[in-house]
Amino acid sequence: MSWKGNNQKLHTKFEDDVPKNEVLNTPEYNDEVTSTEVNKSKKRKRKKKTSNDLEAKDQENQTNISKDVNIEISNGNDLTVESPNSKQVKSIDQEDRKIHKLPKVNNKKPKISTKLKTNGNGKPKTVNFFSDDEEEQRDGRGIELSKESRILKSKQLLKIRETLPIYKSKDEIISKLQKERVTILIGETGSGKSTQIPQFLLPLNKKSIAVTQPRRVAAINLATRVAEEAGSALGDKVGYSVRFDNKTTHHTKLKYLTDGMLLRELMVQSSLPEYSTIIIDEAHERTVLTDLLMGFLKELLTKRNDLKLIIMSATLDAEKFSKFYNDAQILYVEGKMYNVDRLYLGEPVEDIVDASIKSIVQVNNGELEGDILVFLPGQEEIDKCVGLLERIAPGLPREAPLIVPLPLYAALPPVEQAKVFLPLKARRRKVILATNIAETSITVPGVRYVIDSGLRKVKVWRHQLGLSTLLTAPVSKASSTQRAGRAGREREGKAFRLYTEDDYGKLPNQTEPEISRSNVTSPVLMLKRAGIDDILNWSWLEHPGQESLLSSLTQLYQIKALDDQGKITKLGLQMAILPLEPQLSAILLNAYETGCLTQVVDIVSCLSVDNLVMNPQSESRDEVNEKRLSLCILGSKYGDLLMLKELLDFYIQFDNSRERQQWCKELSLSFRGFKNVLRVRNQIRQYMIMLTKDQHLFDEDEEIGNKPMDISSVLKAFLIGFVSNTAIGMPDRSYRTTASGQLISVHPSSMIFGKKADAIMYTDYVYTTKGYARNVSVIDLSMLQEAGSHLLASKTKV
DNA sequence: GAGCACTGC
Repeated sequence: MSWKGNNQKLHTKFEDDVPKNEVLNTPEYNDEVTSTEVNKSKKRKRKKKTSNDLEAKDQENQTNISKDVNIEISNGNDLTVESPNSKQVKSIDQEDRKIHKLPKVNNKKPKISTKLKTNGNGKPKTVNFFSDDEEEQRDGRGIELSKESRILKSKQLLKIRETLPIYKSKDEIISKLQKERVTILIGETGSGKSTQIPQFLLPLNKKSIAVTQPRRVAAINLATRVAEEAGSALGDKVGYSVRFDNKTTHHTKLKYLTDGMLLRELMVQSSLPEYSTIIIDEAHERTVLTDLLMGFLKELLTKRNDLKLIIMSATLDAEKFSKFYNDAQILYVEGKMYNVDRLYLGEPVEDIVDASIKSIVQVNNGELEGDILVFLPGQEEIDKCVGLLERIAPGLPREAPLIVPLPLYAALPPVEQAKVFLPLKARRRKVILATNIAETSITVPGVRYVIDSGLRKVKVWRHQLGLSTLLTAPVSKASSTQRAGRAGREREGKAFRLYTEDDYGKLPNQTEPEISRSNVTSPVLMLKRAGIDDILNWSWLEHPGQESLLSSLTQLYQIKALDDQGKITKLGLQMAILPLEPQLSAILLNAYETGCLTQVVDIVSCLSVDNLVMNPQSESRDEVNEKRLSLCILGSKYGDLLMLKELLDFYIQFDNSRERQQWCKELSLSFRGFKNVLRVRNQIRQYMIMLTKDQHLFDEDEEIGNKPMDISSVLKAFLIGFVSNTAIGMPDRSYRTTASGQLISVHPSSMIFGKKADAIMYTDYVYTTKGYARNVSVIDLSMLQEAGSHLLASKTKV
């Protein structure tokens, strides 16, 4: 690879037939070529080695991998835990906006050694790794501790907590937080802000404290950790609340919850009377839900004088948050990250897969021990790299460690994902090829080198066309800093950026907030439910744009969630309560009226679970497709929605989970996905019983079992929500959308791919190489006309 | 005849 300041050039693309020496160059990274960032960070005092995993990890959203994977850790594998060096806390004062240094605290570091537990017989204990099944996760944590041992544990943990940088400035932080109603708290990774700040405030709050997280696993892990620190049983003083799992009681004073859950609480009681302090964590991620929360809370602050708000963020975008809350004070807390050298290419590359491979080989040949994490935009690039690496690895020089390539992306089966956590034999080096999932959601231990393509995939909603596109786009500076930081979690590391320093300079500072490129139909319905009439002038942290809002209002009017005055209807209120997209809620409510609710709940539940029907491996693709077609008689005739219903029926019929698992494997379906489908189904049923006040709503169907279903009613119900997602068949087997006349193709993964139909309805329309309809059903023209009359009528009114 | 980043209720 040719890096800046290095005359070596890329001559050929890396291919199988390229002579090995072409790629086996000795490393040519030029350490002198560093960014201003690096120079700056080099000037900072080098930090001493710390590997206090417990404290560092509770700041990160450790992810669920599989509960199925048992990982054995060999005996005698001691973890040496050292506390961080003395740290400073800087604060930006509200009046002069200058950075003040808080007093430095000298801190002698106690050395704590933690031995991994054994089973008493000297054999290593089997450690269960991250499960996202909370039931089993709790089991994995062992027996409930007695009150005495909880207090003892809490005292032990206090020693570690006291070494955290944030602990040193406890009093000062508390007094600053007490003075103001809103605080923006910037804390670097590992500062301990998510675990410590809420505990500092606990004695000062009359009511409860809520801490929101973008991901459920983060909420659960933080609550578990903080409960231990506080000597509380989980769910007692400290608890959590996420979908399908609530570990709180009326005693709970500190509650970690997903931001979706807090929004749901807002929908029920707009003043959130339970809480006296609300902390929004990970605000820099700017998810749609966090953005919405921040808007709602801004309005709530004017109504509730006793409410305090803390916005926690990892990057320096504090100004925007501060301005939004009328120049709120900003506090800055330093974390404990190691220095990461950043190296750039001298010239831009065209082929990112080729460049990645070459860099991996170079790093492997020339750098000290430590794993390599490669950020690539998507599955396609990752699979290519893995394939190439597997071929060349055995032929690489013996002096260098053997490369073990490991893919990591969300659609990968959990067992495969978990492999990145497995320890390797000596003289081997993990090369983890990951999407953005490794940027925030999954923290891989042992990484010392990051190779960053500077690219990611991003879904962009085009409200004019009613379709989403999936684009490969450059990341932001904040994102590339975050990626580089993955190399500095345990010791000093290096980040190799597969772009020039010039190109880095051209990147946007922050990632564009999700809300400005998303379909906002659901957020708009939430606002309407909260009684906000003037959607266009609401306190948006980021305004989604007038056109996007108007298109959402039209959508909501079409599904009868809003009346022609733009007021929320009785139906709309019910839709806002259901934990689904408004379109799917509308479909359910219609199905209730027409008597096919049970079937529609089943299908909607399947639609709510990602990666349920997986893409079979290419070698078994035809076989699996054949099996699915012959098994799903209705699906092969009417399309994917009915296939889902048939698959779920089959799944339920099996007696035990072993059979279910086997069956899923044969048809390339997600076993875990189906378990989730059943949870979603149960939840939706409960909601429907609540809305209809009919306790016996689903009783009859349970008794009769599989009564023949009225296919026409089911499809008609779906047309209520997806009438604008329809297309008419043309003589040449293509389809044109009814909404805009665009050419659209049935996605080859669909049951009705290659079949001829008069008209189709689809739940997704994604533009990749061309416009594809996914989750496709065959419908009658007469059905479409019937449903379309409502659409036409609505168009003349709006 | 294609291949989709990541979350949440």
